[in-house]
Amino acid sequence: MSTKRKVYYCPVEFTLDQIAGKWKILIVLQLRFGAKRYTELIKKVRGITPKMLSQHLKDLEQQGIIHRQIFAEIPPKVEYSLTKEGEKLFPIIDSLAQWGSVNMEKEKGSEIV
Amino acid sequence: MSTKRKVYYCPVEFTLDQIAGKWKILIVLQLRFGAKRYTELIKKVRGITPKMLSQHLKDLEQQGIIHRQIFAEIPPKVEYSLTKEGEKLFPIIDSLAQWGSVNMEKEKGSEIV
DNA sequence: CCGTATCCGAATAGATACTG
DNA sequence: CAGTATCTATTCGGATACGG
Repeated sequence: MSTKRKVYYCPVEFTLDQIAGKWKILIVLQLRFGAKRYTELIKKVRGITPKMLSQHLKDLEQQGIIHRQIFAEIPPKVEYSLTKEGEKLFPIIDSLAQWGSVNMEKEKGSEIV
Repeated sequence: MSTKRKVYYCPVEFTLDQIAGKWKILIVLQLRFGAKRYTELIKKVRGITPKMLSQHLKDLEQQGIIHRQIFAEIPPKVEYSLTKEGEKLFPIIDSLAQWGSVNMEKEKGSEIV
């Protein structure tokens, strides 16, 4: 659970704890372009396994970052979307993307396996 | 080692891989306010152990984010500072801090252990 | 003072198979 | 379709001791 209470000495530390790991931000990134279903996310968030996706979707929902909507249909349909809270992560994503674009360039020339 | 090569499908993923974990950003955060010595960092980066600090300082140096300067003195003196590359992480840190300040407030009222 | 080495347990991540 | 269950692999992290 990500509901452990602890003392945070600074806001940066707090945020890191909230969004740590390689998946949460990538999930939010995908949802930025509109609500998505579980299976869509599995495809779009490359490399994620069902287990990791479930786990992080649950966490993110509890944190109030995403919203989970169930449609009572056959076949079942569940859509995930960002809350207002979640949208506030955009600046973080943008800064990560910005830095990444610049520094990925630098790695051109090194081999990619 | 953090030198494994892999394919990155997007800049955000690349960045996350570079700065993942709870320590790297916190170390950079401290160095933002000026060069610091090993022992100072141990004190300022609350909770970090010698092992983790060494490990991440080494990583960060290899990534070109920090600079390690050795002074030939007795007693030995080593100072760590940010490179130009490292300073480019400021926008990320700022956005993390911004989000954190806002959301830490919301947790007032919940108990802190 | 500035680290490194080793050991070990805990936590995380991942592959894969299976279910309502 | 939307997940869980299970099992294993990998990494993280802390304690402690030691070296230049």
